[in-house]
Amino acid sequence: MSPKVSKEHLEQRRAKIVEAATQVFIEHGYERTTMKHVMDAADVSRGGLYQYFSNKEDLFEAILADRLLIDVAKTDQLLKEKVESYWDLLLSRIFGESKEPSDHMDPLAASNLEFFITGRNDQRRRNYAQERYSFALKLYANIIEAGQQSGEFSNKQSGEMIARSIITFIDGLALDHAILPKEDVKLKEQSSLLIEYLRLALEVKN
Amino acid sequence: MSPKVSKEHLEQRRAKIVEAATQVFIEHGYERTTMKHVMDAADVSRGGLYQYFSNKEDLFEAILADRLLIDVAKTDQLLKEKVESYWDLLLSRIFGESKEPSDHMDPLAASNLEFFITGRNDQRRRNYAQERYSFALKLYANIIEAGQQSGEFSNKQSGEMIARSIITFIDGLALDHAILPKEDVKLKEQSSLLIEYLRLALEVKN
DNA sequence: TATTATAACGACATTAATGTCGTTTTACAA
DNA sequence: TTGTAAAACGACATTAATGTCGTTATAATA
Repeated sequence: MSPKVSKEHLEQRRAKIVEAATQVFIEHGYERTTMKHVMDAADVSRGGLYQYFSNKEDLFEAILADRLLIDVAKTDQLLKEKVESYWDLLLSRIFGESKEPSDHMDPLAASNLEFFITGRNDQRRRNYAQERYSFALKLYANIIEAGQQSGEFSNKQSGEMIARSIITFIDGLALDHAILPKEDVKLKEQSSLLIEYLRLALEVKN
Repeated sequence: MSPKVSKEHLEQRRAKIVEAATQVFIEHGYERTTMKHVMDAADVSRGGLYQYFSNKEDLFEAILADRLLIDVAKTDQLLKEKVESYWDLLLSRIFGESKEPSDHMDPLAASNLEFFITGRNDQRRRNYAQERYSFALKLYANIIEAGQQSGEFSNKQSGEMIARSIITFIDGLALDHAILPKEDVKLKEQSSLLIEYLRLALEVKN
């Protein structure tokens, strides 16, 4: 039963497909992307592609899973490095290492929204969405609630609700970013408003 | 049922199609809806349907246009009735007549997002989206800026940016509402948070 | 009542994407 | 080398939706 090709080879090929597919999804979006697009981009035949992924959904979920892993690793890193202040931790979580608002948006974000919104009538897809939401929620809520425990943040507002509102706002930004010209979204400025709001709601000194 | 015209019959038939199509879009979403669905729901033949709308996009845009008209009428009504305070006006604009957060969401909202997000690579669709965004922006910004002029609102923050952030947040709510269970979106509570934020940002007395 | 313009119909050709399967190729073990 | 398991291939059958067009039915008109 020994395989005819090495495990590395299989993983390399899979990785190549995933990488190519990611680019395709970024370019065409989830719905418009076809397996043919991926075949061409990854330079693989139809049969070859289906050997690794049984359909577009399977492929996209693989991409999501890969990226979630990376994200989790980064978060762990974050938690190990920064404990100076929960405020800084929160900003790092929202904006990444720089802790500063920027005009950058994950290029796959739009396809992501598309994936979940067009699949909203599918129970499986809904469950998946909720899982990811809960995960993100916990991430934010944990930081905020810890900050409230420590006295760094006010607890006038429920930490969980603030966490939810952060997610809502970021989702709104991703959505608008996907559709509208940069001049309208004003990603950076709106992110600053978000910070301003959090400062007020959590009564952060600094 | 009604050959060789009579303007009323034509309009009635068109209206029937639009109404049926609206229900279909609500049920299946924009992408999954097919002309066959609409034919069945409106009890009209393929040829009959295409006599009124040349494709799904055309049909959906007709629905959007119809609804925009209604919305504009309501807004005009609002402006003529309420000028007591800009704060009330703003709340009416956001939440409707009740001026109160609720758990209700336009049932077509999800298809709407879908329409724009899946069509984001089409220039025509983008232009359309931007037009509607500008329209909504102006609506909010006008109220806020008038309130700032009158001294009712603080002008520490740019009225336009606050207007943009309102839209962003509402878009985020619509998106999350489309995908997640009610228990996670907590529409009403999050809307209350939005009010709280606006109160702070605009330094509303009351 | 007869005429006629055209709304409504539905069969059909077209297009496009999907997933399968029999065949070919190839990497590895023997 | 050589034999072989299975990776990779690509043709193909299938499915599904689209928009068109020739035909049919009928409301308005004279």
